[in-house]
This record gives sequence, C-alpha cells and structure tokens, in this order.
Amino acid sequence: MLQPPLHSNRWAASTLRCQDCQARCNSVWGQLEDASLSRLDQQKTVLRLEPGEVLYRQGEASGGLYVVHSGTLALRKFDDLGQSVLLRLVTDGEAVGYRSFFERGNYRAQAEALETTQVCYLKAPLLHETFGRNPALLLGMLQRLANQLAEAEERFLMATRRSVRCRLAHALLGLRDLHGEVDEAGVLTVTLPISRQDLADLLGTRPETIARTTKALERDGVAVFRGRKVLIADLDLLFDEVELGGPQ
Amino acid sequence: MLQPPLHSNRWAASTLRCQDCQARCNSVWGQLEDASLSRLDQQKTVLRLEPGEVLYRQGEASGGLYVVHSGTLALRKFDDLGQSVLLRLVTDGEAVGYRSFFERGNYRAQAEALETTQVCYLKAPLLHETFGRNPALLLGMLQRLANQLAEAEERFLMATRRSVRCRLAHALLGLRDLHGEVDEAGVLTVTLPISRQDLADLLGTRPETIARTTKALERDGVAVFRGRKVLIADLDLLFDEVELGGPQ
DNA sequence: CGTGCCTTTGAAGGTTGTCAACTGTAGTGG
DNA sequence: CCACTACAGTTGACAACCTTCAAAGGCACG
Repeated sequence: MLQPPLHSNRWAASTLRCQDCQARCNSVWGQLEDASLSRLDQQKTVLRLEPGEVLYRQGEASGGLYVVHSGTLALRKFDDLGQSVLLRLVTDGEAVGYRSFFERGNYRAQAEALETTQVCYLKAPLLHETFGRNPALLLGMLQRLANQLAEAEERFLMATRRSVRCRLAHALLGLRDLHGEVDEAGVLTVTLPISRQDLADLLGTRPETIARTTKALERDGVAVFRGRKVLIADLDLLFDEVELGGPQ
Repeated sequence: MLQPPLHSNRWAASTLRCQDCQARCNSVWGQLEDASLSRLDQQKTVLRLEPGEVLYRQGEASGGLYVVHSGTLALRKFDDLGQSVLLRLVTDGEAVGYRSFFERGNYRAQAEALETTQVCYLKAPLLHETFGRNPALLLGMLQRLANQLAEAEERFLMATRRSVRCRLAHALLGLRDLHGEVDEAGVLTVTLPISRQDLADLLGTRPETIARTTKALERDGVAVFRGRKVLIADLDLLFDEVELGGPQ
C-alpha cells in the first residue's frame, strides 16, 4: 500500500505566541496562568503540515502531544490489514495524541493534515510540569475525553442501527457548524472537508454506497451534491432523514 | 416499554472497609494514601443491587460516581426510540458514572446489575476533595478513559468492517479472561454473563442473527453453545475466525 | 399446569458489499 | 495545446449478509 508522505518537520516561518493564540480559548489551555503559558511558549515546537502530510503514524511511540493551531487534521485508524476508519476530524484548539500520551503507549491511529495546518508539539516533560502546576488542566482533558467517548458510543449506535442514508444526513448536520454557510437565499452550503473515500470511512461504509446514497438524497430533493459542495435548501428534510432513520 | 425496577436503596448488611477492599487494587484507587482512604471509607455509601435492578437511568442527573465492589454491571444506552446498545460490562474495581460526573451532565446510559452486585457511591464533594489531594488519581482516570475510547473505536471498526460471525468470535475471546475456565481435558468454557438479547446489543445486531451465527459456529466445530455455556475445544479456530473476518 | 418471556427456526426482502467497467478531472510531459 | 496517465468518483449487475416478520419451541416462574 502506498504510504502518504511524512511531514518534513518544517518549522513554521512565523513564530506563534501562546499568549496571543486564539485557538487557546476554545481549548483546555484557555484558563492557564501567565507563568505556565510562557513556559509553553518557550518550549513548544511549531510544525507546518501541507495537505496530505502525516503528523504521526499508527504504531509509533508517543512522546508528547500536539495541539492544532490552525487547519484540520484527520485521525485515521487502520485495521490489521489495510482497512481504515476515520475516527474524527480535529480543528483549532483541539489536541491529538493525548490518548497515547496518557497511556504512555504507541499511537493507535494516524494523524494527517486535510489542509495546510499548523500544529504545536508539546513534549512529555513540559506537559508533566504544566499538569503538575495546573491539575485543573487534567479535569479539562477528562471532560474532553468523556465527550469523545460519548461520541464514539453514539457512532457505534448509529452504525449498527441506522441506515447509511440516515448516517449521512446526521454527518451533514454535524459538519454544519464548522463547514456550513448560509447564502442570501437561505440555502445552506456545507463544504465537505474530506473525500468521498474518507466520508465512507467516517460513516463505516464504502465509496460506492456513498455515491448511491447521495444520488438518492438528490432524487428526493433533500440535498444537492456537487463535488465537495452540498447544497441544502430545507434543513427540516435533513432532520427528517435522521429521525426516520430508515429500516435497519 | 416496560421499565426494569430501580434499585431499592438497600444498604449493604456488611460494612465494607475501603482499607481492606480487594477490588481497590485493580482500580485507580489502588495507590491512595491512608488519610484519603479513611475519608472515602467514612463518606461512601454502599448499595446492594439484585440482578436486573437499575443503578441509574439514562437522562438522570449525576451527583457523584459509583465503584463496583463485587458483581457485574451492564451499561446500556438507549436510542431516541427504544433501541439499545450494550456499551460495556463493568466489574470489580471499575467505576461507572464518571463520564457524566466529569461533564457535570446527565447520565448518557443506564447502569443495571447483571448479578447481585455491591456498589460504593462517592458523592461529588468527597470526590473533589480526594482529587484535590491526589491529582495523580486524575491521571489514572485519564488512562482508563483513554483506554475505553480506544475500545469504543475498535468496536466501531469491528461493527462496520467485520461480519457478525467474526465479531462474535472476538467477543468470546474478550470474555475469556473474566468468564472463562479451562477444565482438565483442556476444553475452555466461557460462561456468558448476558442474555442473547444483550449479546446482540453488544455486537450491534439482532437476537435472530446471534442464534443463526452460534449455530453456524457449532456446525463448523468452532464452539458449542449450551445456554450461557460456550465450550471451545480449539482456541485457534476462534482466532482464525477473527482474522479471516469474513467478507464485509 | 398455564403463562410469559427468551430463544430458535423459517421465509422473504432489503440494504449493503463486491466486482467490474466507465466517466471525469487533474496533472504531466511531449 | 493536446495526448496520456493516474486516480477519485460513478454506475451497473450480482451476491451475500443481515433484518424483518411470523411462528414454533424451550424454560422459568407463579
């Protein structure tokens, strides 16, 4: 299997200051006191990833954690042989790699950039120091992790009890916040951040089924799919799809 | 839908001392210092649940967390209408309800006893006090949560990419540690802690499919299903089932 | 012994996966 | 500028797995 390129360890041209970081507000680091903040600022490493570049591969050893400053990462998990699922998309302020970090184990998934993405790398000693000074950070991470667990369980339920059509509608609604825009005519346009292939992986199905399902949704006037643009005239129709769920 | 009985808030007849608790060793509380331990011991509430009794229902407010002292709980999550999945089984030393506790939200699942089960209830103020004195506990919980997240993701992968037959084999192997016994002839017997109904919920399928799949495994000499006893003569055959995975 | 629930079995149908071929697009090099 | 390639996406045919519905069997409990 062809492996995507590993990131080239480029340092970001512009120095990012933690103190000024907008992404920080949405993250567990939001309430950090100044001393710890400047420590982070001094010690962090900034990486810049181009679309398709891989931040880390599944199975590699973890030595810290990464926080997305800007852009989007995809977390992808591989099967014993090749089959993959997209675990989730990670955007500004969110961290990746902390699962492996807290378990002191290897990465259980691969992180790759979907677009040009800047990432801050925090090494283990720095983290231990920071957590030691701010135990409240651990509580914040626990909340994030608890949330993700709830999401993962919800996904399992959706995958096993709902049709692909219902899951696709659900995913579109989920993408609305970050990737949706409403034009003057009141039409919602969701710009998919991922390929059909990856969309299939996200929903736990195959690209062919995605194609058929998008076509069915178009036929029924629920949405129009044009490449990565999805036009939705009537949101209620999407909600109906989720609620009806279809057989299975 | 018929609701199972709520627990009757019986206090356990025997007082359980945290200091002597065996279950504690397998849990995040294993390394707690004496002072905190006796605080826990004084403040905790012990509950005794009979099989089928419900510890808490989905949607109720969380006010602390529960630790299983002995027995087994099932965590069950309900759909918007009735359909349910079994999220996981919880045994000695493990905690339930902490997800909702850390999020300060409502329970996202229902916890019910599969057998006679003793549970210690730790209220929020007690927990905050204990966590405040022992931030290391938070790290322990983070590890647990991280582990469960990894399991949940693995389950999603199994559910979407593997046949029911493969998933059943996988589940049997997973139940081996806690519910398996090897007799003098070298035959492994796994005693299922759950009904077929729940087994279906655990694998994300239907009872009918479970029945058909068990029959198929018997036909092929992989295992013998007699009520809740599963006899497995050759473990390698089970491993083969998992690896082959079958189409889908 | 009857009742009720869980489990099993059967038949039918639908959703989805698989395989193969085709289309469209983007990128490359002549 | 255009042919060529590569690859993602689409379409069609087919099979298989699984769900659904219905009914019968088994087991515990009153």
